[in-house]
Amino acid sequence: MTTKSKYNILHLSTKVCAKNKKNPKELAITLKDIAEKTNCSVSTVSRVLNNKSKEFRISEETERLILETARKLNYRPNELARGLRLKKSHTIGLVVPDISNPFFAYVSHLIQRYAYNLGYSLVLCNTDEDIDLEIQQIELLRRKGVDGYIILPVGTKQEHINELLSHNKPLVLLDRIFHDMNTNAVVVDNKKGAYQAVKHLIDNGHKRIAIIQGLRNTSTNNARLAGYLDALKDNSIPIDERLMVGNDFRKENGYIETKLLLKIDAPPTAIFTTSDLITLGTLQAIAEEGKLIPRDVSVVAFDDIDYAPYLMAPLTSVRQPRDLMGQIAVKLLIDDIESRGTSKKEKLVLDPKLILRKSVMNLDSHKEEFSAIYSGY
Amino acid sequence: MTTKSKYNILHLSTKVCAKNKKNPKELAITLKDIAEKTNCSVSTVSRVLNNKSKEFRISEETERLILETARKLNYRPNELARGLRLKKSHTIGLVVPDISNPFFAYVSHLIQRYAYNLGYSLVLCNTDEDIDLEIQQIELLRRKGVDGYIILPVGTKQEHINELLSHNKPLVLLDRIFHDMNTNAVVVDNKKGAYQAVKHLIDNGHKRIAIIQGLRNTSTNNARLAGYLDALKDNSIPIDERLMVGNDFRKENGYIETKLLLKIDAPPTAIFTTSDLITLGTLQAIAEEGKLIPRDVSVVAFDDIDYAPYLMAPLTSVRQPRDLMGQIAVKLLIDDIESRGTSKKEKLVLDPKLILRKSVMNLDSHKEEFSAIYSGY
DNA sequence: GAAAATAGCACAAACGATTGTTCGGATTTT
DNA sequence: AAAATCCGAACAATCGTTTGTGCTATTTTC
Repeated sequence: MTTKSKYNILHLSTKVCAKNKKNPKELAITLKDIAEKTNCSVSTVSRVLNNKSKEFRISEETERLILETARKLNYRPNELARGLRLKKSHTIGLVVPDISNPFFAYVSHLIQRYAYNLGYSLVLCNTDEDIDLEIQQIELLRRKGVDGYIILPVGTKQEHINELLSHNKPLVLLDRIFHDMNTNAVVVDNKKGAYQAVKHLIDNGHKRIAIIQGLRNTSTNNARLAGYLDALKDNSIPIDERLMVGNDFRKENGYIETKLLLKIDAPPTAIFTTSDLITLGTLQAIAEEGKLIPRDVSVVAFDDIDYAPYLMAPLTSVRQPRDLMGQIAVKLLIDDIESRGTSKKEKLVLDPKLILRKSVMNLDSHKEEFSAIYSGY
Repeated sequence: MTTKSKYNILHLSTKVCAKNKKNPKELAITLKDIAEKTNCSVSTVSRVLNNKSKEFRISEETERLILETARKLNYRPNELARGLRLKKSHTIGLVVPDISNPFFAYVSHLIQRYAYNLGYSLVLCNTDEDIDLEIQQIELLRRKGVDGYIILPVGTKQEHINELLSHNKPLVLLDRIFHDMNTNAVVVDNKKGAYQAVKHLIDNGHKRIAIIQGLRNTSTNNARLAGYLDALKDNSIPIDERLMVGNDFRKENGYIETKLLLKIDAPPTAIFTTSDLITLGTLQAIAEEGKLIPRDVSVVAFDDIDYAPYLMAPLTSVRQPRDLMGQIAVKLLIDDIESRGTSKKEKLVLDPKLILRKSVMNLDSHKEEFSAIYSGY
């Protein structure tokens, strides 16, 4: 046994050497190597390593020998070859606007974890809210043969996504949605969330309420705007176009628009910011103007990020069920992948929740709202 | 011309139909399809599509026909097949502890963007600071045939990374490092950063300074701890073991350790938190105890995240050159990949910078430090 | 004791690309 | 008119797997 083992090791290193001679860089162990070493055919080796010994009546002796050799050579299947053959890459493409946005980062983390647990890797693409980049990256993912897509679309075009659908590619839309598209989707009820936020401001006596919008004509923005408008309408508050500003989900947008809002004739007493990054800009602008939240201006935000409770003013904001969203997205997608189209398309709309903190002042009582601080934590 | 075009279109759709008959799910266009359609051989088609018409003297006529047909059929190269043949996947593996950590998220975003611009996609892996997960995921990346790795290692084991190196895999270590490993690496000078932070506290009259550490025995933590100790030593401040707490980079760690710190006999007047997430927990704990920053306790943080200026107390913190780090990491890696080992291994240590805000109180003058607020913005 | 069954495995064709070599014929050269 | 040249492309091997089929002993069956 000892001598045999020794012999094997010697033989092994000779072999590796030979490989390295041909190409000093690397050269991985393949089925063929194992086959040659065990005097079996490649097919037998493959079947053994795929646990099909019984099915193809491979003798236990052969099986042991092959398994042993594979282990000793440190065999590592080539997933590219496997993917080519099986038309399956065990990879899903994740397309997000911007992974450095904490909301997306959080959801991405969840997605990666769930996907990994189910045997899938993630190829990450940022679109930077650029629709052309989105189109390009999806094209690339397609060439790479990903098994499915989780897309948080920019939202300004949708033909490329329809293209995927028409080719029966498993796909889940997340966070943002196209209403007329028959696909899996997971979103929060943005309209409801916005309504709650604005209603809360109204209940606290605010009448001049500004909204800083994100990218126009995206489903998210449309819905949040609709919630804002509905809340005003239901409470007979006139709509003032000058208070409906913004067109980008980023920080700079929040900063600039807030600066401008604070300078108009009758400035708003409250601002509804439609994303966490916008909120950051808003906070910066308010601080720069020497004003305090909520004393001088109240703020309700969308996206309840981890930092919300610890900001200058603990933020009252609309929380999305982030954990659920990621988990459901992966589940829908993988069901879709593994059932190859037989699964029904599901459109899930989750409920948002308004988290009360200390960024809203009650104008009627001239006191800050009372709220359980850190209620979410 | 018109009729010919029409004919082509009809012919085309028939073809697609035929494909769909065989397998209703999908079936992509391949070189073979183009070859059949143009009555050329697969090799000719391949060469034309790879811009090698001149080199292999393919007639302009044939070239045009093939290009046209490829466009019309919407040909999309199969990167799996190409990767198998060329032994190159144009993919790099990014291994981070936790993408939902804003620092990592930011760096990841940069990495993805640079990599994409250079023609590489990113496979994202979270290790959740679990060394076994890290080992598993790197193993998986290897099977997937990624061309290189950018790794922010957990840091508690390194054999698996040595394994990669010994097989000549292109690799860049980021943020965390193994000192005795001959590899590309990009890190910030953690010791220097920590020293600056603690020195700043000392300069403001603090003597009881706590450090909340991250994961022990990681290069990052060791260096930050060393900086802390050096600063104390250089200023003849005795070391108190009870003030050196913590063992995890996460929020919960910051929360718990701060709670405990505030309850000991002679509580610290200042806390140096070694990561942004730890800081969050610290803020929460301080708020819960009804204390104010910097009045009751001063805080200096590591990792200058986007939110730092807008927190309850605008944070004085050590900023890492995030943009540089991402950019350099990608450049080093891709140089390594494309030169296949001939490029020298570089170990880059970047300078941190202490950003002064308002979370430190000057104990001597009993006034808050003066600092340009939002100086970093 | 011959036919049939079974055990144990090998052969070879895919998957979709790339690439070194070959090959047929038109043109030019000798 | 034969040989050489060159043009334009086809052939076939290859990358590492998976998998349908085929083949040869040995064993079972009647």
